[in-house]
Amino acid sequence: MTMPESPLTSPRPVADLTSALDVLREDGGRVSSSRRALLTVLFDMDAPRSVEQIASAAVPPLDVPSTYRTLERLEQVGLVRHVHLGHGPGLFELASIDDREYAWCESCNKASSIDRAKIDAARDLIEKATGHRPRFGHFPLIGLCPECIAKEDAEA
Amino acid sequence: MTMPESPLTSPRPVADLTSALDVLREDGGRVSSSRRALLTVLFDMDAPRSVEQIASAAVPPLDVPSTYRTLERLEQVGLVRHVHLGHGPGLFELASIDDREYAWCESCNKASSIDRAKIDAARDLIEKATGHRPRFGHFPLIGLCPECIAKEDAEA
DNA sequence: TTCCTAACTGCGAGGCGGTTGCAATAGCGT
DNA sequence: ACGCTATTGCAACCGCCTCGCAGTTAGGAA
Repeated sequence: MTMPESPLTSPRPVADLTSALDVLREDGGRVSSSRRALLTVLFDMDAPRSVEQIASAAVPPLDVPSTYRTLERLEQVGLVRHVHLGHGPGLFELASIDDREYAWCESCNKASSIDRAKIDAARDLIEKATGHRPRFGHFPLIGLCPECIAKEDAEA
Repeated sequence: MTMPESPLTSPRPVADLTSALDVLREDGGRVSSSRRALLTVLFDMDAPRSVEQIASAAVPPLDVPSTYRTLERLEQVGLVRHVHLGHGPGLFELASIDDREYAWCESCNKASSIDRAKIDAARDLIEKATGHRPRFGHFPLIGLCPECIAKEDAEA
């Protein structure tokens, strides 16, 4: 995966396991029991998880290196994406129709996903202001969350 | 250093090696030949560099773990800061009066430092739109640079 | 259905970036 | 010049991946 690379793949959201496997096959991939197990875990998650977590949640548990490879494949196909929240391992999740973008607070070290309407508005404004078009899906927006801004302003 | 931690230390820019050493001493630190060598390297750099690079540029070359420790100390004092550009190792540089903030292009994988007025404008926009106050000194603004936006729009 | 072959898997080792423990060295206040 | 303790280098270690390889298996061809 060369984990750090950015997922400039276009998302290929699917509704269920079966259609995910179809997408895989379309792409020339094979549907193994490991891949079925991996995707089952992904469909059961409610938040991005580390490869460690995903591999061990599968039944039977999957090999970690293989899981990296498979997730890379799924990411290339657009079924999966990953985020870097905070400092630990990269976190994977299914690509959804409305891919989340994240913000990370440097003070309280917590992630929050950002409201799409808000982030889209900000993105346009930023592009006008700087010429740069930000994307916070893979690497989050880093700074202070509203609570910590309040805290900091109170101290000052 | 627990590298990933954010440098919430306030910058303490200095003009030359001598005053840097003074700051260190003020803080109760000792001025060793290693530290002198390390700071000399830092003053000679024109862009942020990895610990590897810095340690081996010193004369005589410095031990890498020690260099991490010393840079951590210097960062706490405010003489030094570090940035994460792209995916490699963290990059260190002297804290300057007008600390740079960076933008990173996910497509061409290049960093550019952003004009302060522009980045300040972007920061305000983001805070107004999302309630989150970003800081791009430690982790950059990530997305597409103007050239890659043009390229992408052309393809579409 | 069986066969063949390339795709996939698990396992082990390896790499990079960074951290920790410890004994030896060396600032610097006295 | 002395002694206390910060700082250093070395070596081992850790987390997060990545690679190589030999054994297995999906799934098209015969």
